[in-house]
Amino acid sequence: MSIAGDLIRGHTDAIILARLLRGDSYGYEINKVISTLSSGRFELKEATLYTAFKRLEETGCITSYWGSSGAGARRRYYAITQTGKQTCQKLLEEWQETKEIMDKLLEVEE
Amino acid sequence: MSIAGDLIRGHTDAIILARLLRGDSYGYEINKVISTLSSGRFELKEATLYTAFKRLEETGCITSYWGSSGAGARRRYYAITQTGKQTCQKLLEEWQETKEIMDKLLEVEE
DNA sequence: CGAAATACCTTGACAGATGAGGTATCTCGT
DNA sequence: ACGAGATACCTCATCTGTCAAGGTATTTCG
Repeated sequence: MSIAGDLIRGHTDAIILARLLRGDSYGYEINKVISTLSSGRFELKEATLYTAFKRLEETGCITSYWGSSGAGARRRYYAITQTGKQTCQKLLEEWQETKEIMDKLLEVEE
Repeated sequence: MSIAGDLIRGHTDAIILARLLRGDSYGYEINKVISTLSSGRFELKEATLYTAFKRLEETGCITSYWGSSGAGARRRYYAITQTGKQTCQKLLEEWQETKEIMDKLLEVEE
């Protein structure tokens, strides 16, 4: 079974920010980590990922810079900002609340 | 804090089906129950709700019939079908899996 | 009588996810 | 040296679910 993107829609920003809390990273790597952590059951599509980066940068949650210039294939690294940390905190709380509510709404028995 | 609909996007069908598992119901009532169970923190908008009913009926997950003819305001009742029960089961499992994966992806510490 | 609650429905707009396509570099086996 | 596959980035058009806004009709209660 695989998890459709719509099931996680609205939480992509949270995932990315939570990842960046652990340190700067770049698109390809984040995608790999997500795929690995979910045992391949969930995979952010590239288009989705880069859309999210753009959105997060526009809202001041992350900043970016080119790294590995000259060495390997060029990489654009992303770093979380102070605003991003606050947003991330808020999104994590929202996820906890979403879980609670959903569990209550999906209860089948009395 | 209130939960935006997009955070639950993709799970509306699961919520509705899980509700109908407990017995036939109609739009207005389902909406009320959802609002009550979530302590007002989440509310399906009417347009969203009726869109979902239409979708679920088209895919054979639910059937509908007019009730209370003559008495109060007319009500369209919905009943879950065998197909709907199977779909509901699948969606509940998907929700459990989504939770697991999300929790793993959102982990902030080692 | 009039307001509020009950109860249904449709339309157009919007935002996020995605398929499909494109570019460029690096690594490794032959 | 060559080709394949992995690494790494990006954009655009399309699809789908949510929702704001609007509409209709009935019942209840002060």
